[in-house]
Amino acid sequence: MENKELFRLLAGKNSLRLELELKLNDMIKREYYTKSQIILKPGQIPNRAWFIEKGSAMGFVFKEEKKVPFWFWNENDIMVPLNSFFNQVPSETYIELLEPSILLSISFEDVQEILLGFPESNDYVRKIMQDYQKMSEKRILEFAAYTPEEHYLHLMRDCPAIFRKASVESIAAYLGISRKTLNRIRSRTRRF
Amino acid sequence: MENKELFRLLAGKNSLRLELELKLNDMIKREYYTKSQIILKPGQIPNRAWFIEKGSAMGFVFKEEKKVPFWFWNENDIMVPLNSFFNQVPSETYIELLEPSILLSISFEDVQEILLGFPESNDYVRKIMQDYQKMSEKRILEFAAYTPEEHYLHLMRDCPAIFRKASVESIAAYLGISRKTLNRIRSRTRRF
DNA sequence: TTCGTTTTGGGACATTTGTCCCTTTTTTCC
DNA sequence: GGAAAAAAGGGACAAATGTCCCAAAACGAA
Repeated sequence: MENKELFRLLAGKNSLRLELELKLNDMIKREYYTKSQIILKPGQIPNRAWFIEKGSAMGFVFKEEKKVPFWFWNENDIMVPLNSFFNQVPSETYIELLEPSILLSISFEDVQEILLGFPESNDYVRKIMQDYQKMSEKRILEFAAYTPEEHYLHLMRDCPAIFRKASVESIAAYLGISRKTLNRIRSRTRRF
Repeated sequence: MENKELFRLLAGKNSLRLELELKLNDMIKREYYTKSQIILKPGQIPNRAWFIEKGSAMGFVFKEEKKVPFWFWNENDIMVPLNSFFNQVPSETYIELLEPSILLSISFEDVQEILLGFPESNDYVRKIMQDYQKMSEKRILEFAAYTPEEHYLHLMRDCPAIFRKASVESIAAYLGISRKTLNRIRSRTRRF
């Protein structure tokens, strides 16, 4: 069955209604991208919501000529710039693929059609937003309540995949510290 | 008209349908609280979503015997612990009022009833979540991309009300820095 | 009001982090 | 495969932040 992983993610332990699955199968587009492709830029209005079937991506902004990543997405993640997609306003951030990737996507218009035609889909969208919110709050607490070293170790535990895909520079900026500090932490915590 | 500010916030530039307004007026409870009252504790399932008609509040956790605030709410803010309220799972955080406050609130069951009976209310809930998400991402970027001083100055600009309501200790913890550092920043940036 | 408690601001010093380098290693692209 | 470019790790020093204080100010309950 196509798009199996995505549907499982949307419906949780239940399944999607068959009509909805069929409809979505018609709407969903599968596209192949190469490493380092930029799929969203500031000023663009994102007209599709993505799901990463294979690969990974990073959301970032520029601060004084430097990329500051604020989000990483991995395989099986739903990737939606919530504000700019749902309000159809220009993005303020970039999204860049970290490796060759396969993305599923659905257009804004199709999402609207689904929301109108399938009332339960409102719950699915709400669930997606809650998950983002939960991760954001966790992230904020990591910044506010933990030392850089704790923050790093938590990221390492919760999301080890990142470390095989993003540069040390990016991870340091994501943690809000300098590359030097991240190097220090890594040599300090390396266990042989 | 009762609950005017809340309705304006929900509907944006349009108005709520009259039927919905009447229904909400029936459901909404107005309650008076004193300073420092704790209205949500870890372990509790929040059964109401709040709107601050008057007053302010702070969400926090404890880290090593110290309060770490992760969110401040002010007058005319919708105050909902998104994850624990909508999934009806135990909260992991505290919410404490910073001053004598008047809160409007609606129960989880009533929200469900509204969502079923008034399809457009799904948009209102989505809007609330988007606003939270937008603020969270802003917050994350403040941590990742700005120095403590910049972070402080932005907070000062965007939310000066906080400084009249929360302690220096709380604001420092909210910014992820020590009280000493916040004091240094303040004396450095004070302009006479 | 008054006394006890809490909060605030700042000094001294230790620790951590950042900046600026340079060298080595890894990656990228003909 | 090999040259050029990019990324990583770490040394030396400067800058910042944190911890532990204490005294002054503000607050709060009787």
